Amino acid sequence: MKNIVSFKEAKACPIQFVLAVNDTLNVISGKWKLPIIGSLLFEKKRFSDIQRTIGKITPRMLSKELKDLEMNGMVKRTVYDTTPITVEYELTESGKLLSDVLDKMLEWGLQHRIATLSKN
Amino acid sequence: MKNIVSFKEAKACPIQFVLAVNDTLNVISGKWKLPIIGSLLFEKKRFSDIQRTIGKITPRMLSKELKDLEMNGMVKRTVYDTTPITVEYELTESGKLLSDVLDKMLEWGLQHRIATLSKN
DNA sequence: CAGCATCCTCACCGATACTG
DNA sequence: CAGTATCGGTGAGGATGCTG
Repeated sequence: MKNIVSFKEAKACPIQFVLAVNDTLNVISGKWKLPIIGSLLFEKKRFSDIQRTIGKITPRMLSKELKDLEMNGMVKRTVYDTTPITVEYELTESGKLLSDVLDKMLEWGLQHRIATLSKN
Repeated sequence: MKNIVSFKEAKACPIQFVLAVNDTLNVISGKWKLPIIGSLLFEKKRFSDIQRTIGKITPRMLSKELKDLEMNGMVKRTVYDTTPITVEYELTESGKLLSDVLDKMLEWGLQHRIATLSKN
């Protein structure tokens, strides 16, 4: 059940479109959002696992970004009452669906690189 | 001729993917890139036309962002030697192809809004 | 018309140290 | 282990005025 919401069909660019796209953009922009989402795309992970797979992120940043992603409904946080406690992070359904968007961005990024290289 | 570059097929998230997606992200992030691209998606425009359709952007910002987009191969700038001079901006082929990405972002943004609203 | 030059502010992010 | 607290730098972006 596809709706008629697309730039190509609209033949114009209403502000609501820009706003909706901007919502998506805000969810994934910033220095660490993408690496974090990437590290969670295929498996749930604990705080320090994410930190390790990403590499040079500080706990302050990781904490902040995860809180952000959780607030935006991208990530689900689960606390296990072990000693010491462990916390698992996983993408929500919406979060997983982001891979569709990322795929398109990947595709465009590669095509654009080729397109601009051929002009030199 | 589709290539096997997609997160879903890869079943993992290589850094090159993150980098390529990041390239795309850099092209469209910032406060004004989206409004500018939106205003050029369906017709070429002059500097002050863009400024007028966007509304509250300062010439300093518009100038800077357009220069940026031009450097990234998103926008073509043409100077006409009238008096006073007029300058036209239009999207390149790559720039126009961005609508595919924006459509996906629009789609996801709308679905995400619905998904999160239903959880309240 | 299509910008450039200056000055200024604030959010983003890093480094480091500490805690339940 | 999973964070919080504090300090400090830097760059994106705004305001205003001027120019070829």
